[in-house]
Amino acid sequence: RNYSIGDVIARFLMMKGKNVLHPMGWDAFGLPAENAAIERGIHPAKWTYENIDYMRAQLKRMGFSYDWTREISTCAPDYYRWNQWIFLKLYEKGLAYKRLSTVNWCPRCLTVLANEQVEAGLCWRCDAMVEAKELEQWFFRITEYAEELLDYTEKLPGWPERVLTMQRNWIGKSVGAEVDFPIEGSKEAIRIFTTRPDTLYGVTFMSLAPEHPLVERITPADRLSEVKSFVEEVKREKSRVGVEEVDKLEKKGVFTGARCINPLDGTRVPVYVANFVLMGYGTGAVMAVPAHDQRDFEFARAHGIPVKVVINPPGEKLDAETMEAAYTDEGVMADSGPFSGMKSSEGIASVIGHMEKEGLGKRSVNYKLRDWGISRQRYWGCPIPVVNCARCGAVAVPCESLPVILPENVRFTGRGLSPLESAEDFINSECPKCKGPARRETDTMDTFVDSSWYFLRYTSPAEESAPFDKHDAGYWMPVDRYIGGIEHAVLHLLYARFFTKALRDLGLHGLDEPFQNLLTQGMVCKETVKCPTHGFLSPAEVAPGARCVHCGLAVDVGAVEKMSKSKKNVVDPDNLIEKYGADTTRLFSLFAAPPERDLEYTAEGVEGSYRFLGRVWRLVADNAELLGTGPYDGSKDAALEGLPELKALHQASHRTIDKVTRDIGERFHFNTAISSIMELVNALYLFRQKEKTDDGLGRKVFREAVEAVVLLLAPFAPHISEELWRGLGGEAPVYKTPWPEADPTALVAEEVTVVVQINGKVRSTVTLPADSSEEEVREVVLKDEKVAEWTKGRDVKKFIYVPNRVVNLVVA
RNA sequence: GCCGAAGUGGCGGAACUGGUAGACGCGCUAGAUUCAGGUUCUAGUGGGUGAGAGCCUGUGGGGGUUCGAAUCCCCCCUUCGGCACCA
Repeated sequence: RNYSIGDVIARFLMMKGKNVLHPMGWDAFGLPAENAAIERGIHPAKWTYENIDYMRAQLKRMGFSYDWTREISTCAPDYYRWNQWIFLKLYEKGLAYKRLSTVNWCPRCLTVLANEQVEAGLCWRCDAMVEAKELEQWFFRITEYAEELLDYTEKLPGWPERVLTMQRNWIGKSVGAEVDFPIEGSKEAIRIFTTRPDTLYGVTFMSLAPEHPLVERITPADRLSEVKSFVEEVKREKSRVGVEEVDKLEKKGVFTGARCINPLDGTRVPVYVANFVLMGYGTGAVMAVPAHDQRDFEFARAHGIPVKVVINPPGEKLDAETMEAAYTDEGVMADSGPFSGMKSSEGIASVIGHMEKEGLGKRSVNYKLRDWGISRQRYWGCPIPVVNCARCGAVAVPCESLPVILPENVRFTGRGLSPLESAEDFINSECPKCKGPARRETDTMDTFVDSSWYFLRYTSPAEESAPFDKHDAGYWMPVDRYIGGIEHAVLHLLYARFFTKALRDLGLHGLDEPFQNLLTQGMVCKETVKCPTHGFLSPAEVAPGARCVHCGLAVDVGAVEKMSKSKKNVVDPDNLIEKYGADTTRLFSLFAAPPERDLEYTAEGVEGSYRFLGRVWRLVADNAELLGTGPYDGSKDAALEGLPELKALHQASHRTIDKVTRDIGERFHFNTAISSIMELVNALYLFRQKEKTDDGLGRKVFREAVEAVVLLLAPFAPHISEELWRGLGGEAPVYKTPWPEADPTALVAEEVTVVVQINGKVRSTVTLPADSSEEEVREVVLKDEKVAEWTKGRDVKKFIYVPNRVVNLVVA
């Protein structure tokens, strides 16, 4: 479906005379190939290249118009060497760096797990409890571009709103202030971030994340064991349930024994460690204002901490003792020193200004966006071009030495850090700096790196001196139409945007954004069939009478769900192509729903598309003798005057051309484009039956319409169109034939049907010459029998005329 | 909880900027073709009522704006998607 959508656009634009770059390539590194190696003993390279061959053959059978001379594979050294080259350039600019970070570790398999391999906190293969393990890992500094990535979400009108919203949420910008709370009896201070500086006078306690580095340092000796055991308890909970379920945990905390000072008014407040404070956001410390934050409120009530009201709703006064929930809206500041009486919305800026003047704090911006961890302890990926030298540390491989080739002779045991650990020749290396012995980095890159710039490579896939040719990239880019699933709304599309900007700043091209227009197509779904004892069944496992072939029990026809192997509701295009041909397969996937919606596969729907193509075929095959003459040339004479049926067909042809052109080119609503072609075909069948087409003019008008059908259908069903086009005497391949143009004079109707409403209800219609004046319309309408009946004995108070469309009479 | 998208016949879905709701397809019902079934061709098909022309009603629910609302505004309900202790 994805590729059928793209092919319609490509073929349409080719026929419109555009120079179209319609490429195909393989994002071929990644975990599935490695799992196949572990489970089935096939080398990932072999497995991958076999799959590529299979899929390439299938795409060719579907008749997609790819430029195969531009085919690329991300797992080929001549592609991934440029991944490595880009990595080195980012490293030079400080946009790639290394630091300690946690990975998922299975203590039984002794291996690192990808997030997708952790199911509810357990190893997907052995169900052991996954642990956190600290490793040195490489990161890309995407946060450097947070502001620009956010700004440009306002400058992408060709993107769906929901995708932009998801990206904005992901970047998660919030504006506020950073404030230091000095710790009593210590030189240290707790730095907090807050979006509500207007509530600073209401702080009654402080909470730290369990991982906060100050926790152990500020806790007095007599409380240390209690605090430590709390921290351990929280860490255990997090590893058990997985991050996504942390919010369901009860809010818990423990007093450290330390106190800190509110720099604004000098109050002493107790410092707690709390399980709901995240080390990964802000500073890992939160100033707690129970009166105006619900979370803090609940915690304060549970721990007997005072509540201090500093914002009152307009015209009201809250009571700290009796209030039952935090007041989080705007209001009037109270009990806030010089700011009392000020509107809270104005207080935010005022308090920040005051703190900056006094050196107590400053304006600050926070993002939820994290830097992008790209290290994977995996084999089937692009090697990170770095060696680790005992003397010099991590040293970049010089650009001239690229590519660092992924070795083939490794063992796949499913254990240990990475299969690359077993490749001695690969690991043992020399430090480029000191020439001493060094150990090659065994981590490979996240496959999202591979897919973050491939679209640029398509513009010059054979370039050997750079990732891509600057001139070619300038000619083709940005991508006019990018088509993909909604699952890429954040990660892939954000990484690709980041790469585009980073490569721009490296001077490789002059582009701000990679994708001008984005089409997110829906999923293909199909009903599932379930047996009470044998689970999901494929259609072949269902016996007549809706019974399971294995046990004979009645099956349950379940919900319509995304096609997936595990649910056994997948339809292989190969089988459809064999039974119905590629054109039917394509047509069905384009007709049954607009591209962005989910599509339900039904056998009946496929039959419908097949039937339609048969109808088109017979239209030409059964009327060969009528189609022998050339088409009607309507622009030169008025030969159709007085022949309403011929004229109607001529106009229908041009209206269809106009509609289909706009539906494909402007709206990407292929389902309605196809339905318009169907309407024209239906009209031709009726015309053929009712009209004498054996006179010269009739034949010409008939032929004109048939030619339109064949050409308009070409982007959707290229094979049958090609065949029919040849049959009609067309010479060039149909995809090189100019797209038909609607004759504007044929689009203009001479007569229009005007709807007559009385008090807003349709009561009659009148047929009039187009563009009649209001006076002319009024005259005809008032003479209309039905109108006369409805207005008899009543006053026409108002006469509204919308030209060529509707008349509304208000009568009383 | 927050953000986003969407609710239209038996089903998938049309309806461009507010102007004949249900195009097109599936399914169903008739008729023609056929020994018969399938295929193919033709006609009909939102609901109610009526012999009929027609009339009433109808786009998740309630209110509003308007000569006129599937479309715009407010409130509510449902479904889907994303994010989620974000300080």
